[in-house]
Amino acid sequence: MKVMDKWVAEFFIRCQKNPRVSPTNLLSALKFRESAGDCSYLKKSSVLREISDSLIRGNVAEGTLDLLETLEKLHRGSVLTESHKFAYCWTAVECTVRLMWPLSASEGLYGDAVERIWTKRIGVLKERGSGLVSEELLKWEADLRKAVEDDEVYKRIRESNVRYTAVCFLNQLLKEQWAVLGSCSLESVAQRMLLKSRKAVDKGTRRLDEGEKENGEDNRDVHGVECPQHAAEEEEERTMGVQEQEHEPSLDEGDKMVARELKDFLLEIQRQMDPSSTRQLQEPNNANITPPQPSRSVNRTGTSGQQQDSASENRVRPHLPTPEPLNVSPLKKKRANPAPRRIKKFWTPEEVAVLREGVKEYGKSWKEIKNANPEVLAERTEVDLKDKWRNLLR
DNA sequence: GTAGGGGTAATG
DNA sequence: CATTACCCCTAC
Repeated sequence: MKVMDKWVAEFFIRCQKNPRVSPTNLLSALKFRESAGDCSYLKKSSVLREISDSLIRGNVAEGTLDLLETLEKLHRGSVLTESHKFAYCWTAVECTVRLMWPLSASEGLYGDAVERIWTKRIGVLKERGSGLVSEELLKWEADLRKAVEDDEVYKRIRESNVRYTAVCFLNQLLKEQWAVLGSCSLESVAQRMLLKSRKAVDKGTRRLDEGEKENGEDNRDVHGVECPQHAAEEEEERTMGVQEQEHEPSLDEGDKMVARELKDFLLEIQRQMDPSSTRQLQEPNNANITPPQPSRSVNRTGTSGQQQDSASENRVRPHLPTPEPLNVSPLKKKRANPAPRRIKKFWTPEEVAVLREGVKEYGKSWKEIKNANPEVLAERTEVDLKDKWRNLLR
């Protein structure tokens, strides 16, 4: 797998707000293999994302145990965090306790669950000396086994709220692990590019001031070029810009600033580029920093006064549009430039059914309902759900 | 984020 | 014309 593929994959995997991207599908589409060398960050991102997705869907199941075990393997022998151990322990407990719906241990599937999870699965962990086998886990094992025979213990455990604790530990684990992973590669590269180009701009402008006398020629060095590299990378970063601000938990203030600037920068490019000018923008940027080259001005939008070309001509800085006048008067009705209206699409019976089920389960938490059914409700916003529900009640 | 009022455009 | 989906605004 090429480096760029990895970066893109990693980026998409980390976009937790994009329900259409499944890490599993993505990795298989990119022909990602177990043997693919040094992709541990990619694998980790993928596992974390899977855990995160299942939490969003409200699933704390045996699949989560698989993921936590995989995560342990990816740490390759380094010491596990407490939250990892606790998350595993409480998830295992939850997977068992959820089968305690009958009033007695002798009915239902509880005994099977103890066998499957605690004897087999955790038995394997014990054999290989896994760090996931904590004291807490062993205590729980004893209790849960006791509950198979002792109805009193069974009832006591049955009434405890294990799920909540499991979710808390899983969230804690995710938070820690995302923080450890830091920014994703694509973003780091973007940051480096931006910082580099900023330095270059500073240098360039300083040179401009001084260079006026010693070099009266038109063709000045193009240090100020902000180098958007590959088209592919461009594309990715443009799509990411919008989501970036919201989802990345590890962003510190500096990163946020860079992300914002990056977004402005890319939006500006998007605005300026029609398909035909795309190539022009990509090419001159191979003329990077090392050999100072004469300015090959891009000649956008037919600017005729070529006198002050140099840095400012080639750089693609965001030209902020003239601000729209504020709508001060409450009588003013129209918005400045409203987004075009979406095409009207009637609700399918499936969508309505999903909405009904959603309201039953989550109440009027439109966002939760949408998150729980990302595919079916892909084309509906939370407001749409609200409006539709209102219609249904009429 | 959500509720709710109310407007507008598409559709039958 | 009624219904439906979508939009906008304001308040909480």
